[in-house]
Amino acid sequence: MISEFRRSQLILSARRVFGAHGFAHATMDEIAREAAVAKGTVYLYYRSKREIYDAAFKAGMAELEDVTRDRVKSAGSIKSVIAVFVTTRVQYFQARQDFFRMYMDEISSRVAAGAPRRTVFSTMIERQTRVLEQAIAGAAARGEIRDVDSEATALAIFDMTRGLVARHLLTLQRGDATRDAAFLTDLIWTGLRPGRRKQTQ
Amino acid sequence: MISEFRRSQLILSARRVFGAHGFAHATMDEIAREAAVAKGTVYLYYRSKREIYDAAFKAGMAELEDVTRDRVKSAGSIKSVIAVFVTTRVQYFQARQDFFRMYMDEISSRVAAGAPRRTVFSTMIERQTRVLEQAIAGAAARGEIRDVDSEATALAIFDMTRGLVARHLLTLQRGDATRDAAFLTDLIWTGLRPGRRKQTQ
Amino acid sequence: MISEFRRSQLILSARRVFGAHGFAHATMDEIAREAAVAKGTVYLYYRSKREIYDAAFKAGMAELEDVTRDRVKSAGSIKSVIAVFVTTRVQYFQARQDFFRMYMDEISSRVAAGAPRRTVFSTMIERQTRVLEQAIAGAAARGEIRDVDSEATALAIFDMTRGLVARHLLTLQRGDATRDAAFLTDLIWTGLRPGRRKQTQ
Amino acid sequence: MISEFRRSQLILSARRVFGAHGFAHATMDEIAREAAVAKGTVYLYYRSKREIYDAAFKAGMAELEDVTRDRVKSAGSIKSVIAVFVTTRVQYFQARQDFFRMYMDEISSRVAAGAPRRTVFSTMIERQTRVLEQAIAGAAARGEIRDVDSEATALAIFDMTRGLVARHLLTLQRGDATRDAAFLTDLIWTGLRPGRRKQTQ
DNA sequence: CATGAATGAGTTTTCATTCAT
DNA sequence: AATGAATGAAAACTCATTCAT
Repeated sequence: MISEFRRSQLILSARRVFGAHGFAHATMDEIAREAAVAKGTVYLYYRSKREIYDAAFKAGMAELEDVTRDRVKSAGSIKSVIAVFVTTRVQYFQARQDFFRMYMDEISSRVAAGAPRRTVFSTMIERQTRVLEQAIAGAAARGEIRDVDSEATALAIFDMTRGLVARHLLTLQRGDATRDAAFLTDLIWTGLRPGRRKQTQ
Repeated sequence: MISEFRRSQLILSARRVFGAHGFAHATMDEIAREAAVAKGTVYLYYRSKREIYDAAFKAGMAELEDVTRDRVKSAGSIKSVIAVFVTTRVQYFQARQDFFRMYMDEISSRVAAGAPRRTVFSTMIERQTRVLEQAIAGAAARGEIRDVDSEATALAIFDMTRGLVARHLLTLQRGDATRDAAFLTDLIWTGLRPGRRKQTQ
Repeated sequence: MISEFRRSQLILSARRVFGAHGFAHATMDEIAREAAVAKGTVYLYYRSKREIYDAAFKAGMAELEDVTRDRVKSAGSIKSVIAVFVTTRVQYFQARQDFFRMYMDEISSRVAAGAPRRTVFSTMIERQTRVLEQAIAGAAARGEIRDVDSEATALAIFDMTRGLVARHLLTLQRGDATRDAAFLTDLIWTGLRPGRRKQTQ
Repeated sequence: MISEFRRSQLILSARRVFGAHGFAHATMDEIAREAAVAKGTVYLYYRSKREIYDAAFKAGMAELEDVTRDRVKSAGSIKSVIAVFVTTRVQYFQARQDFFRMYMDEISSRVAAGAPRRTVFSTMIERQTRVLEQAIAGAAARGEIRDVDSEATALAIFDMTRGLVARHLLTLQRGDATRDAAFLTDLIWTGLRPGRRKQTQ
């Protein structure tokens, strides 16, 4: 349908503009220009700046979730799951840098808002770690890795991955994202694999 | 004489307001109101919104750096260094939540800007990891831990710590920050301690 | 389409407001009110206060130049040229008093600025005297008048004309502007016509 | 008296600052700084920005009037009176450029105000021409010059002189102010001296 | 008398949103 | 559906003026 085309065209423009300037400094004018429509037209599809922002963010999150789930599903061992998880996200964000900027901005504004608003977004973010968390929990149950807090572990991996991408964008390092992802995987894996004994101080 | 008291009073108000709304959405009006002075007064002490923001951010970063360095210095083993590093930062950020919000916002806006502007801030952030990085490099040299990329490892710890704090602020989880910090330390330590053999795929 | 009508309507309002208060004391609010549009609308057509001021000033200068050139062109003798020059300007300024006020303000602010900034405006002002100067130089060459510094003479006529208009505006004298213009012409003409002998001290 | 010293010290600073920036852009802060006193002190001597401006302007006008009257008084022939009038003013303004800028600004703002407010200033300005006007009227009565409108003539000389100074300030021409003054005197004198016959069209 | 920190009204400029065509 | 001109609420910043010390 024609209007469906318009919607996604607008979403793409919005991603570009929000990614480049952040929510506050993005203008509806630029989004419209980017999409080659008149400003009023944007309002035919989205009721407000917030709404098109949310739509763009949601679209990116959904895609990221799909990609992650698909790829993780086809992974075998837990070590491979972790590797795939990290690599997939790093690659996705590298390819969709605009979206990654929105993603970072979103997190920071949520932290700023301070409200634990259990919104659609919180839920989406949680679903992203769920996949990983469950894989870890399963592996721990099967004794493939030592017995760790699966949620905390999943979130740690999550955080390291995000930090990795952010740094690559900041320093404009090119190319070795994969190598860094491998490093992360190794570090985590070593931290998780079943030890000879429980380690103490 | 332009009082030092006023300056730090304003810095505190600014931290609160910038923390609550981020740079873009914070208003000078609110900073003034928060400090219980007239708007013009703020401009007597700081020439622009940017300037008071920078001052507030810089003050927080400097304090955090000092606290971290002091505490890390008094730590003994590398395991203890990591534990102290993580715990110190988690505690500091928990106590200065407004500053943490500024900190997150700063990172995300840098990512958004996309420019690897080597500013005072970049330098400050780098100095923060430097302490940890050097400790790791030293430990690796002494064989206390396995031979890892010290920078990448330090940054990973950095990222996990930040993520931890962010999550606690978002979900308003109270109290177990210390427990989570311990978990992180353990995870990392297990990932780093010298293994029986080099692990391969 | 950004209408040409709006543009000139705004120029007229701007002329009125800048004329009444000078650049510094004029407000965009008043220009908008005068044009019966919202303040934001002004910014759709002109990017800044300076820009609409320049546009208004330039428009007046261009018109004045055109009128002067046309009328002077159709004058015959040098005496007639001077008469036409003075009269035309006096009449134009009387009809466009708002513009005259801008004109005065512009000169005084240039004097205040002290910088001999060779701007579009300086050039326009110079073009205004050029016409007269060349007529005088030609007449002198042909022996119609005595041999004087044509530039200094043209500027003197220029200054007297401006002073005349200013005084009429200040004292609100009505009607005798033409008589005064005639007096000026006579004074100048007597000062210029070829004498019996070169006059010395 | 100490406070009299302060007053004139402030007047001088005011002249400098108003001359450099015009009324609107001058700040009380700068005037105070220039006079090396605190801002509040200025208000002990002058109740408002307007008041110190007026005082500074008035002081300059009074001095100019005195100088002009003294010099003109000692001149003999009407030709010499004109020469002295022009030269004196040109020299005074060249030496007191700050004041000249105030003077220009004042005229233009008066023209802008449009009101024929018969203020102290109008009176002062009139007194300045009065000297010249009376000399011309007397000379005409004695047959030294032809029978002209003495007021209009005085004002014309007035205007040319002002224009001359303004141009020198604008173009930063140095040195030939005197030569130009001589030219003006000559032009006027030729225009005024008794002719062989009444000139007609 | 002198100070200079504090005030807050006033100004320019931006931009999300509306609505007549 | 689409347009884009118009709107006006905000927000940063300035500076004359006041007043407690």
